[in-house]
Formats: sequence, C-alpha cells, structure tokens
Amino acid sequence: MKTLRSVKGMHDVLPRSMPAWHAVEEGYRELVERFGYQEIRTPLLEPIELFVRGIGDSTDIVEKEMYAFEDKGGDHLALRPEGTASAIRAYLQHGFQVESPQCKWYYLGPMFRRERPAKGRYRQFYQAGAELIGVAAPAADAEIIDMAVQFIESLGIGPVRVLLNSLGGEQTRPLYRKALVEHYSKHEQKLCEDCSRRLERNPLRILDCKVEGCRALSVDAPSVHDYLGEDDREHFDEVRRLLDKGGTPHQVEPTMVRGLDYYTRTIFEVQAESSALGAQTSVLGGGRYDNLVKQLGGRATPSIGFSFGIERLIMVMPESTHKEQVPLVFVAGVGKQSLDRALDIARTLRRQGRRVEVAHTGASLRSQLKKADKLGAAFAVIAGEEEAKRGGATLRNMTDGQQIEVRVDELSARLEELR
RNA sequence: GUGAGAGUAGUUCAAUGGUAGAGCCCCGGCUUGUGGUGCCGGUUGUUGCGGGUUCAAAUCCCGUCUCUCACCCCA
Repeated sequence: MKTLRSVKGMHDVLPRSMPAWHAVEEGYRELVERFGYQEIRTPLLEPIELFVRGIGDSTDIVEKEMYAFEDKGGDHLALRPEGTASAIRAYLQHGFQVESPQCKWYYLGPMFRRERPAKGRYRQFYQAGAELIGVAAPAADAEIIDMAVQFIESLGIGPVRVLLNSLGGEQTRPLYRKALVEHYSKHEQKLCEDCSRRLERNPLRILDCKVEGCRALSVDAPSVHDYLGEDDREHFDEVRRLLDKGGTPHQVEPTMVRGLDYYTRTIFEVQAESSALGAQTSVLGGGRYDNLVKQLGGRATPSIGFSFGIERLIMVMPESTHKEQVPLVFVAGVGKQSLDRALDIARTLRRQGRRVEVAHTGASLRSQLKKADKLGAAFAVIAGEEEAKRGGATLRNMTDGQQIEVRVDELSARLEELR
C-alpha cells in the first residue's frame, strides 16, 4: 500500500522540536500578558468575505493565495490566511465596540496560504500576534513596537533591525496616491506587468517592486513623507520620539509598504540578520489599521497590531533559548521480583510531581540503563533484590556515575538535594 | 504562477548498463547487578511512480509525482 504523506507545504512538528516551540509560545504568552494582553481564539474557517473585505481584494493573499472553497451547504469559506481580520470580526460580533471599545488581545495558531513553499515559507504555518484595538494615540504604536522588539530579543535573537515607515492616514493617502499615479504614468511603458496593473489598483505597491525597471522609476518617486498631512506627520514624529526615549533603535524606511491593504499610518517590520531564513528576512511585521473596523461594518476604531511566524523565529533562534525539560528519573528493576517494586517507586515519585520513566519489562539492568541514557535521564533509581532486603534502592547520578544507596522513603528528599 | 536542482534503508550517501552496499541510527548480546567509549551479531529497500530502449536498467530516454532552493509576495 502506498504510504500517505502530509499535504504539500504542510509539516508535522515532531516531538524533538517541541522545546523550541514551547520556548516561543510560552515566552510569548508570558511577555504579552505582562503588557496586559489577553488571548483570543477564533475559528480556522471564516466566511471568505471577511478576508476579501478586510485584507483587500487586490492583495496577493486574497487574489491568489487563499484556501477558499464552497462547503456542502453552499457557504463560501476560507481557511484564515492571517489573524487580524478574524479578531476584528469577533470584536464586532460580540459587541466589544459598545461594551469595551479598547481591547488588548493576542492570538496564536495556524494560518494558511497557498503559495509555492520555500525556505521559511509554508502553506500551513504558525503565527502569533497582538492587537491593540481602539487606541489612536502614538503611545499605542510605541507600546506595540516595543513589545514586539522585547519579545524577539527575549529569545536571544539579535541583532535585529526595526524598520519603520508611515503610510499616512485619510488626510494623506488620496493626495499621495494621486502623486504616485502621476509620477508612474509618465513612464507607464517601463513598468513591469504587475506594476502596470498596480498603477490602477494599488500604486503604493509599486514602491516595493523588486524588478529593475520599476526600482529605477521609484528612485525619484515622490516620498510619502513629503505628503504627510499635519496630523499624520505629528503622529509619526511622536511615535519615533517615544521609541527613542524607550531605547528602541529603529530606522525609517521611506519606501517600505506592506502587502495588506488595511494598513494606515505606522507600519513596521523586524528583521533578523541571519542567513538561516534563506531569501526571507522579516520575522515580524505589523502596523496601524485605523480603517479596518469600519470596513468590516463597525464604527471607526483606530487600532494597531503585529504578527510573527513561529517557524521563522525558531530558525533564527539560538538553541540555548529552547525550553529546558525538568530532570528525568529512570526507575530500573533488577530481576523479575523487582519489577513490581520499580513500578511502585515510579508511581510514588510521579505522584510527588517528578518526571519519571520506568521499564515495562524485566530486561537486563544493562539494557535498562542504556534506555535511561538514551532518554536523557538525570538519575536512575535501581530497585534490586539486594537493596530490597534493606528497604532501599540505589540512586545513580547519570552524569557522573556516582551512586548511593538510600531508603525508598528518602528518595524524594535526596533527589531534591541533588538537583 | 515562473525558473533551477534533487529523489537509492529511519538518516547521510555509494554503486555510470551486469547479484543493491557502507557509515550513523535502531534492536539484541559480550556471566539476568551498572549507561556513555569498545567488540560481536541483527532488522531495514517494490532504487518516488508509470511507461519505453536493452539479453540485462538504480544507471539511458519520455512522462508524472514529490521534495528543496530561488523569483514573486510574505510570517
């Protein structure tokens, strides 16, 4: 029979890599909860309309990367490609807008994009993020960015670069858009195929194009910063001031735009200087989305958030930040009669909260110790017939090979001393 | 979606048209009482799949699938 494989671009995360995953997941929860963020879990499936309206129908994500299908009842559904749209949907659906318009939420879970897989890019990947909903003040931007950077650094990843830009808000965008269209229209025949399409639908994205001809045209393209309205300018300057004050180094990247349409004003990206990511450089990205709530049918609610890919983070994370496991105690019996005693000792130690492995068969002591070694046990408890006569067991330190005989009822106390 | 490379044991790889192999891993043993180094032994394969050429194909040809990398975009 043909052996089955996981779907293209979708991977098993095997037990051996869990120390890294847990370090990221638990480290993240711990940190954002310290900032007052609470977890929200939303469904993996949403009405496709949510992403079309939220992320934007001219984005690559919606245009060509969605896992969208019609279910048996004829509903048009999609596997979520990112987390923000769902969070805002939940925000509106459960009346937070009325009840408690300011929300600090975080999430963690699988996202789906049907792209060609490459290093650091998968069709099912795990993303975590945070959303600060309903706060317009620059201090919100600074908090989110600071939190993101603190988190990345807490994993021992460094040095990192924080790239910052402003796309402007409602007073800026129409003017800037017009200026861009004017600029690029003069050289329309030199634009690549994608960009001539973008000229109509999303001229901002041309700035981000990597094609030689388009890049040349972008060199003397108008800069957002010359078009920022007064409020947008002030907001951006204040965010920068707060970051400086908080000691978060950043660099302004005037041509940076992001691939999701909902961003307004502040956008940012954290890059790790590591070759482990292949062509990918960004480990975390985010920005302000002041129009999204309104676009999804709510009142205008300024908000900001970020998200990061767990797989990518793990690729650049040093092994030293992997979550440490509690010491393992292996209980070995010697001889058939001792198996019962070994099981008894194991049961007791487990009830006392220790991590314990025990042999299930009365194999030779040698092979049991081999197993203990393979499992990475810190200690072995040898329950042999000799010791049994004295109500004891041998406690062996697997690191240095030293061993002592102790009474069974003293085992736990001795283990405590030794750790 | 476009381009490139690669598919042989769990894994890393050898075998260039003539009997599919090695290291590592795994399992067992080396007086049923001592792991890590050592020694002995053992398991593991429709050579990704399908077709073609040939007396003979892992090897040459065609197709297909998968993986990897890059472009695009993003996490």
